[in-house]
Amino acid sequence: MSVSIREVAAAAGVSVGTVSNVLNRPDAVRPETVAKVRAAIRQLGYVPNAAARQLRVGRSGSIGLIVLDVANPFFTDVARGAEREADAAHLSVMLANSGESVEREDALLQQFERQRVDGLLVSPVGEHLDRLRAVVKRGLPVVLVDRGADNQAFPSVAVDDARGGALAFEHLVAGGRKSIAVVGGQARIHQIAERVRGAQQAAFAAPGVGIQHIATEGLSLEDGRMAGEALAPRIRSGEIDAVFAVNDLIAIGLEQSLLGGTSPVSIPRDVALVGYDDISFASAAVVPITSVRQPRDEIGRTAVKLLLELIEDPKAARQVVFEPELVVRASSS
Amino acid sequence: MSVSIREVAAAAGVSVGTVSNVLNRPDAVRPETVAKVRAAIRQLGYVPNAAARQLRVGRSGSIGLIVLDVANPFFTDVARGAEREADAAHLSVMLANSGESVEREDALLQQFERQRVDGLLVSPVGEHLDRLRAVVKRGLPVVLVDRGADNQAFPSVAVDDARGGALAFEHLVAGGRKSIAVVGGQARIHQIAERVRGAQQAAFAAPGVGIQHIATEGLSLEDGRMAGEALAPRIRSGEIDAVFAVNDLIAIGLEQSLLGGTSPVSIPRDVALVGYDDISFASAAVVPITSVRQPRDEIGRTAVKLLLELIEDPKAARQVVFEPELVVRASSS
DNA sequence: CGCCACGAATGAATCGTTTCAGTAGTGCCG
DNA sequence: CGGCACTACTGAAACGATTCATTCGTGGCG
Repeated sequence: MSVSIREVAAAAGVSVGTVSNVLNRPDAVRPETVAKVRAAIRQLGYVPNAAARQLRVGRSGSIGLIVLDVANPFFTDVARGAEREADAAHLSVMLANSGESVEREDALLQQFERQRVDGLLVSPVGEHLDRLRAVVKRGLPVVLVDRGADNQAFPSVAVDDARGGALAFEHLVAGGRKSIAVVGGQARIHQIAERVRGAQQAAFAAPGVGIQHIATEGLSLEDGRMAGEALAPRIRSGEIDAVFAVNDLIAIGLEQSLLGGTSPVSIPRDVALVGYDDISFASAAVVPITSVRQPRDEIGRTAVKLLLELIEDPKAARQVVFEPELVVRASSS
Repeated sequence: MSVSIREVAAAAGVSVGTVSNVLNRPDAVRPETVAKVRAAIRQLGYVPNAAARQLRVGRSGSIGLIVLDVANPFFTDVARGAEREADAAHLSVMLANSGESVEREDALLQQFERQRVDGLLVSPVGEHLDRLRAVVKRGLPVVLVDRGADNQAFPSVAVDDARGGALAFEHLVAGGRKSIAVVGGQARIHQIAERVRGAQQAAFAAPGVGIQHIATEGLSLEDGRMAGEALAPRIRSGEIDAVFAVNDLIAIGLEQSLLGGTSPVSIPRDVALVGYDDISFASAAVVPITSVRQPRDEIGRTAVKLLLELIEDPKAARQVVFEPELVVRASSS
């Protein structure tokens, strides 16, 4: 089909070993020979076959990254960070999307394992880590991304989501709010559950402050709008004076439906609002939204660093937890 | 390092050929033998080596998809469509991001070519198609995505952006608007330039209607906000009564700054607004935004179909152009 | 002049699969 | 009972690179 190293060697009048040397250690070859070989390569349009190389050298020079949702800015930023760090180590990152489906995650895991990637970064779906454990047992280095220290078996890099939830809650309390709704559900997503838990713990420590959890079906804009409609009357009546939305999409949807209704609610006068993730739309909203920021880029970079350590030394399992940071904007002050 | 088919064969007491048959055509093997081999596979934790397989069979079973921006919902939807269609043909899609950088695009092109992907879907950066032409000449099937018929050399699937621009403009004219600003710049991005051109052509056909082009630095929310601030006084004075934003991010930013200012402008009373792309945020804005929709999913699916045709028959170069569709919402009526 | 050292190039072995021509075994039929 | 057809399995060749022990040439030195 395509040109092989053998044909290049013939065209340049050298052996295959020499062509290989030109490609991989040019300074071990006489300059004139290098030139001759390069000319043949160009003339024939030779492109090395990565599969053959990988088969021989045993490494693929790439790592896999499985995220829950490519459309989520959080993960694309993590991916960007990972890519930058991997570039420096001459590794390429293969980005794949599980779409929060266990089946797709399994399929991707298998695909990457067959591909013999040098390591794997995974933001796992749900709590089913058995498949991952099996992969690790076969000797493939795996680092968990955006997934916390509860799984001591795995090296991981995560953000302290419970702390983030607490930060948001405490900020609302410090602003004098007395009755706070936590909006956004889906206990099956670990990160979200942690945020809610953190808020609830903070509530224990704040006597006289009421907290209630309002579940939503998903985590989208639309879910936020629907929650907003349900909440509006209770805000007007003074029953609720603050909302902590477990992600920014919900916060934005909520804000839109509160501001856009027939009898609008004022933010932050009638109700204070805090979101989570600090996506770019949060700061650009009509009333800019206070949010909890995660060091996305840093998460990606650190994940790759941990993976490199792990490839170097399979026992080097570290767990890194980043601190979230509250970014205060107009929606809560 | 890892378990090979040879060791599986030894453990099961059969030949390597038989193990291979169990994996690839199980019905050519006696059921008891299949069971024996499967047991050995499970017990040893054997995972086939994709590189070795690929080397032997010549095909990789995967196609590459290079997009301009993974963070852009348009491309993630296209990718999803491509993935679905590829799944049906038992191909896997490797998603990669050029980030609108020519250098990254080149690097990815090379990587995919070395990987011997069975085909390539590319949304090319700028007008530099020479590298791509070289790739095609070496026999790799390539389909252009979101890039029009101006490059007859390539099979492609695109949306008629000029038509989309005209649709938006004509809609504003039909609504009685007389002085229309086209907001959003960057002639170097082909698709954007086409939208502007389409609007300008429509303006020729509409005597008595004024058009002006207002460039922006980028295509982000922030660029839209800045444009909004600059435009607000000219809208209040009646100098401008409609805006066509070349993408939804700009439209949303514009709307936010117009609605949120100290002396707000009413949409659509003072100014009608049309965006482009119909991203989910457009319909969810405070005043839902009229926008031009592209059949994103369909684009991805069709691109893969064209690619499959091209793999089948290298001369089967087709060019598909989809019609954009105007979605009318409150911002313009 | 002979020998050695050293730089440059060679080419066979190897990686883990698939494929396919060939072998073995079994049952049936004339 | 010999031959045939058929199924199930075998094992070596091939894919395209890298690697490394070996060979070749040249120049320097004693």
